[in-house]
Order: sequence, then structure tokens, then C-alpha cells
Amino acid sequence: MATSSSTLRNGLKILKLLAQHSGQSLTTISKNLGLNKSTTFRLLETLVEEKQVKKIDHLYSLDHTNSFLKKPISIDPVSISVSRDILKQFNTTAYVGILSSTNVVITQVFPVKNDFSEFSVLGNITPVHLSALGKAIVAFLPKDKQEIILENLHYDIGTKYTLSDHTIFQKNLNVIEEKGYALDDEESSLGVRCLAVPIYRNHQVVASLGLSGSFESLPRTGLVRISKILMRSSQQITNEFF
Amino acid sequence: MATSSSTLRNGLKILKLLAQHSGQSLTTISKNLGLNKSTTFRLLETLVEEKQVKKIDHLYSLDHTNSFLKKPISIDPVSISVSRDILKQFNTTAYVGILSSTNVVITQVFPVKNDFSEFSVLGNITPVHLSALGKAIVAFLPKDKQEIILENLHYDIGTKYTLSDHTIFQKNLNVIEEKGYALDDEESSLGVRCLAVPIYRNHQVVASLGLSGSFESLPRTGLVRISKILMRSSQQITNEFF
DNA sequence: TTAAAAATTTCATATAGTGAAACAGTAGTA
DNA sequence: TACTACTGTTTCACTATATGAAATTTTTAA
Repeated sequence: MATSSSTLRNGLKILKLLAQHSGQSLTTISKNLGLNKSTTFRLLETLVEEKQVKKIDHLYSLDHTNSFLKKPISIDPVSISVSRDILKQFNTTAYVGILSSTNVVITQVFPVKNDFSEFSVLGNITPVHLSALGKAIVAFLPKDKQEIILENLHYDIGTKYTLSDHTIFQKNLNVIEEKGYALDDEESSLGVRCLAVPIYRNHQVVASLGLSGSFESLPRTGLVRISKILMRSSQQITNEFF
Repeated sequence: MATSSSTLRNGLKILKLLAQHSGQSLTTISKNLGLNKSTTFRLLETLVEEKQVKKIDHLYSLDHTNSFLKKPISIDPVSISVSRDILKQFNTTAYVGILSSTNVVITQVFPVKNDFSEFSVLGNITPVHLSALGKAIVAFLPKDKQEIILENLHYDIGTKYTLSDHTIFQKNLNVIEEKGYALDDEESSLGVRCLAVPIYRNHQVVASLGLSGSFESLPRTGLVRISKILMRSSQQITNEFF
């Protein structure tokens, strides 16, 4: 007896196919996946019932309005622009993240290369302690708000969170507050470094602006200088909009 | 014999639950859904294998990096800022859309209200002919590029697309080109109107900037004036970045 | 209007999915 | 360290659900 479920897997295959190529007919989907037509029809009916797929004139498409991953976000909006000079100077991609509960959500992406696959991270949700963007927000929050977030991290993360992790993260936040920027080498196995600074509005941090690049483009020796440039950029933003 | 698939439905239930509350254990998920533990375990294993769910220290979360709905986008990036004055003036939300194949993707949202649920549309994908943002791009493309998109609309939409629709849409595009802006009252049953203008880069349209508001905030009598204000804003953007 | 193609439903059956229970792993406490 | 309680994972017997072939209905195109 197989460990896992082929029926569920087939259903997910259909979703994946429709994500790549929407507006397909039953016969086309059945052929593309090598599934029997009756089976395919029934799986599609289920997906339509569950509102993951819509069916118009016998053509099936993903129902984007009901994606599981579209989670209402309930904090203040922020919008910024990033000069291309900064991106070119550091050969990095820039991101804006905002806080949502105990996670950070990427709301804007500014790729340096003409490689638009970077936009696929738009809307991504990450626990604050796993991302420089998140840390750069939390570290500059008032202490009482920080505490609330640290408490709630028990429930919202995919990582078991112990008291010692709590203490380590708290110390990490203090360091970030002192330095003025957050650094994340967690993805260091991939040679990627992230540097992020807070964005303020009405004297409160509401978002963060981060750069993601290679160790070469964001060298340890240049982090203070880079963070100052970013701070000037984010200060400009605050002046302009808030 | 049931029309639809209870196994697939149970799998989707799990995804939905994890979307609402991530980082749950097997026992909790099983209890919350009233599913047998073994069954739940196997469904979760399948979801993990298919990379829709990640499992860290026996806690399950949605794997946001592998959402079906995150579709690599392969055209040039664009970034803009929108002055809050424009939003306040019209009491509307602003969007930036970019072209991806025959769809338009929303890459930036600037809500006027402190109601961040608007950000849930970030990343939304809509066929070009169903959205002012899409029309405002296609209408200003070179004719040969337009033709390619019109041809491919056969395959990518959830709506049956006939020759007469082709002709109507082509005429619609000509009108938009003449006027300089695209209007969309398709959602008029909900009292929502969308007005969009193109964003250029190197003398080519690469994106669009649109406003979405009520009939009161975007009155028919004011559309020309508003579109001119938007055009100035998008021209400023072009001057600044391109 | 007709024929072909696609969509939907039916039916027999076997296999995939289910759930109870056994087993293994983990954490906390005395 | 040993024990207990709880959780996670695997096994096994059984049947209900999923499958696929085929019949029927609907849709499409000429």
C-alpha cells in the first residue's frame, strides 16, 4: 500500500497544468496528463465545487479569486520607488516588505536584471525571524509591539520555537537596532546575502527595504556604507509620502 | 456513485486549513478536520511530496514558494510610485499591471484607504480583454505585437472567443488608442469603474497604471481630465526611470 | 441539418483509501 | 534513568471509493 495518495496527486497535477496553461478543455487536460477522461472530469468537478477552478463554456481555468494563498493583509499600506542607480550600483534586487501578524509579506520587487522571474516572490509570506526584511521591521518597533510578535511566533511559524530561540532572537533584534540594519546570511549556503533597513511613517516603522545579492555585491566590508545609502533612500521615501 | 472526489476534497480542506493557520501538527489538523489520523498523515505526505506543504519539526505549513499561482513572468520589469495626492484626490486605489503573454498581472497596488485587503489582488492574473489595465497596454502596442496577442487569446481565456469578439475587441483597442486611455465598466454591476493609461519605456508600452473607484469618484464627465493627470504621472515615471 | 467530436453519465470491478491498532519516537517528570 | 503520556508513523484487513470502458447526451462545425 502506497504511503501517499494518487488521487490527491492527480488533482494537484490538474491545478499545476492549469496554472501553466489556463482555459483548457476536458479532452486536452486528459490528454496532457495521460489520465482517463472520466477520472479527469470528476476531479475537475471537485475542483470546481471547491472553487479552485472555474469552468466557462467547457473550458477550465484556475479561479484566482479563491486561491488559498491570498490572505487578507491588515496593516497600513506603503509605497516607494527605488532608483535604478542603487540597483545598478550594487547589482542587486530590492524588495519592500510589510508586516502582517508575525510574518513579512513582499509587496514590491525591483529586479536589477531584465529577469522577471524575480516577480514570482511578490506576495510571499515569511516568518519575521527568518528574513532580514522581517527583522528590519520588528527590531525598530516599540518594545510592547515587539513582545506581542515574539509571543505569537509560537503559533505561526513552521519551526519549533523554544525559549532559548526567543532569547537569541531578542538579542539579535537589539543588535539590529544598534547597527541600524538587519543582515541575513541564512541563505548563505546559496551564497545569497540580504540587507534590510526600516521604512518609517509618522515616526513608526511600517515596512522595510531590502537588497538581496551575492557576497560579492554585498561584501561584509561595505555593509555599513550600503545601509546608509539605503537609509537615505528610505528617508527620502518617508519625506515624500508621509 | 458520487460525481466528485472525496479524497481530493479532503486534501484541499487541509490546504485551506493551513492557509488560515499555518504551523499545525498532525494531531491538530486531524482533529480540526475530523479526519482519521492515518488518513490525514497520508494526505499531508502527498502534499509535502508535491511541495505544496512543508514539514518542519512535525509542523506543517503551506509552502508559499511553490504556489501554483506563482507563475514566472518573463517581460521587462517596471517600477513606479504614485503620489498620495492622486489617490486622495480621486478617492481611488491605483494599480500597476504588466503584460504576461495574453494576461495582465498586477504588480503594484496603492490603496487609498488604510484597508490592506486590497493587497490581496497583488499577483492577480487576468486576460487582457477583461481588464482596463490589460487593454491600456495592448492598445498601444505595435500592430504586429497586437495581432500576436489577439491570435493567442483563443487559447488562454476562460471565455469562448469568436471572430466577432475579435473584431469588437480590435475596434475597442482602436478607440482606446485614439482617446489615450482604457475604460472598463465591466464590473458595472458592482458600481466599480476602472480607468487605465499606458506606461512607456524606450518609446514602447511596458505596463499600465490604472485607477479603480466608484462611479462617483470616477465620473464619466471627468475621465478625460483624470486620464491626463494619470498620463502626466506616468510620463514622470518614464522620465525618471527610463 | 447532419456527422463528428466533446462532455457527461452509467456500470462493473478492483484497487486505492480508510481506520483501527500496533509500533516507534519524543518529551516531561519523578 | 525509568516510566508515562502523547504524538508520529506503519501495518493490516476490508470495503468504499476511484477507475476506466462504454453508453448516452450535448455541442460544434460544416
